[in-house]
Amino acid sequence: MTESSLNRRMNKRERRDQILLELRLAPHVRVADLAERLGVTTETIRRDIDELGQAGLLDRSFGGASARAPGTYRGLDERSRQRTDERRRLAAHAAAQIGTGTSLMIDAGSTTVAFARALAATGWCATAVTNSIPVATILGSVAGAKVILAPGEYRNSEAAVIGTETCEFLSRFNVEACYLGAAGLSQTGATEIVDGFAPIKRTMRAQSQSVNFLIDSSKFGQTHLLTVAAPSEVSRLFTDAPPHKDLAAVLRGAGTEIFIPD
Amino acid sequence: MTESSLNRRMNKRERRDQILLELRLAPHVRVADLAERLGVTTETIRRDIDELGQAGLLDRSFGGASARAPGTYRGLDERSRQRTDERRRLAAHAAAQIGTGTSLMIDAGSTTVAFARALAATGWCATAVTNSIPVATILGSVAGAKVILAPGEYRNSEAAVIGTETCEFLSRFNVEACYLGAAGLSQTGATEIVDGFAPIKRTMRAQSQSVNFLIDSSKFGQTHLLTVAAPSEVSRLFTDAPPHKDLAAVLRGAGTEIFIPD
DNA sequence: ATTAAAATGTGGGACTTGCAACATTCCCGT
DNA sequence: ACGGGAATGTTGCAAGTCCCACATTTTAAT
Repeated sequence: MTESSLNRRMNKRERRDQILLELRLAPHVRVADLAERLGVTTETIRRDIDELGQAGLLDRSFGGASARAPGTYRGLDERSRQRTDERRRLAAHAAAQIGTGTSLMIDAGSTTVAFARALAATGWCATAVTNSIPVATILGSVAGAKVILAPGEYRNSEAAVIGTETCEFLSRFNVEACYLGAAGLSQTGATEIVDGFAPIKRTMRAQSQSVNFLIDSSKFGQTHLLTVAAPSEVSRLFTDAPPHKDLAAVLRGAGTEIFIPD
Repeated sequence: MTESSLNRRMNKRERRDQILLELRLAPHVRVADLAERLGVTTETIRRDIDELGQAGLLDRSFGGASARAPGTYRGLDERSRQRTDERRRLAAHAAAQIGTGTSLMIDAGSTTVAFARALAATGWCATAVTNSIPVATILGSVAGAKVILAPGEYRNSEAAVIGTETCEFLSRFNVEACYLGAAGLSQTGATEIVDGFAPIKRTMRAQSQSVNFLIDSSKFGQTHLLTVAAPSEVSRLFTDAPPHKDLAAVLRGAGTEIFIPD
């Protein structure tokens, strides 16, 4: 404590590095504390965390700053962030239809995290296999539930593991249903933008009797680089608004059931 | 927004579960946000996080609450909690001696989490294999580091995965050093109390050229049910105070190096 | 050395939060 | 239905924080 105040003044760069370092050790720091410890005014600290926040390296909050949640994409634009309500509704709708005892695979992504939360709230208990850290921790807190986490290389930006190890491990399990997210849904089918996720989603799909996608309507019509599942490979789609008629026709032709919360 | 306010009011239990759930996803939540989202007054939320904080399930902070630092999950008793300084010092000492490029295995536990934090601060970058979620997330945030997470059944109380899958996976890797914690260190060697962790520690030990234990001095003289490593199997011991002469003699005879920070 | 730009400090008014005392509502057993 | 206790809401005030405009200091280039 005294140590820092005795040291020569830090420059802007050092100070901001220090702030980020503190945030790695504690999930939340206060402006007043930092100001005292670094020997500068609260205004300076405020300006620092302002810019760090704009750079996406932390989250501002009244009186301080908190570490970015693992799993929040670096550039989560405003539109995506405002879709949380839709996601929560469709996730709850999907979770409500799952019987206790159903074994599941769940992949990584903000929609599937919402799904895991909804599932935890229903009192579901059975076995789930996932490659997502948040999904594992959420379902792991449910009494009676068994959560199996896949191995792989840890990706901080997505809070999940990926890689060939992951796929190989997943293919040893056979489950009744999988619940997957996707970056886009078009007549091509479900597509993904993040390299590394697509093989995992494909593997999960292959190991499941029922293939369920959780995709909010803002993703309709988008086609990304990597195909995860053709329309005929999607058993059920949970979303928040009906797809446009072209897409709806394709899905109907492929035998996909569509679920939309009231 | 509308969704929550339209829902029937949650009771106290549900609300607090919800708060804890939110804290799993974001490291920090604000009182005002929670109040609006859960449809109650800020005072109620304040009372909730007050009690949850006293129960040790979260940390209060001005304007909100933050998740407990990772690794402090289970009911950490008072004595252990007050050992954090010692642990941090011995962990930092151990981390300082690791060269960049050294491949590691790290097991789960509060001491090894402290070690991971210290390691992250040194700018180490290489490959680490672990079964601990907090260790993976901490090291995963270091640029250039590669973290491989082992599979297994997720244990919420320890924030780690365990099981035969875990051991089997670990035995496919060969690393230069492993860093392990233990519940006790006596003339019998390092022993563990939590069933399920011992096999993992043994496997990590078997796959490593150098076997390093991080054990604070309060564990000296304790022998628990499961043996992890005999004294001769411990290459190096990092601790915060010299062991008693009987234990010291055994370790010296076994060729164990002992490191104590100044 | 001079000067301009960037960084930081200062002060005041508006806003947010914390806290405590008190009022109200909800819940549960009789 | 009734009563009592727990849970929650309301209010007012003290304290902390934010933000803005402006003053001062530091930094770097000429």
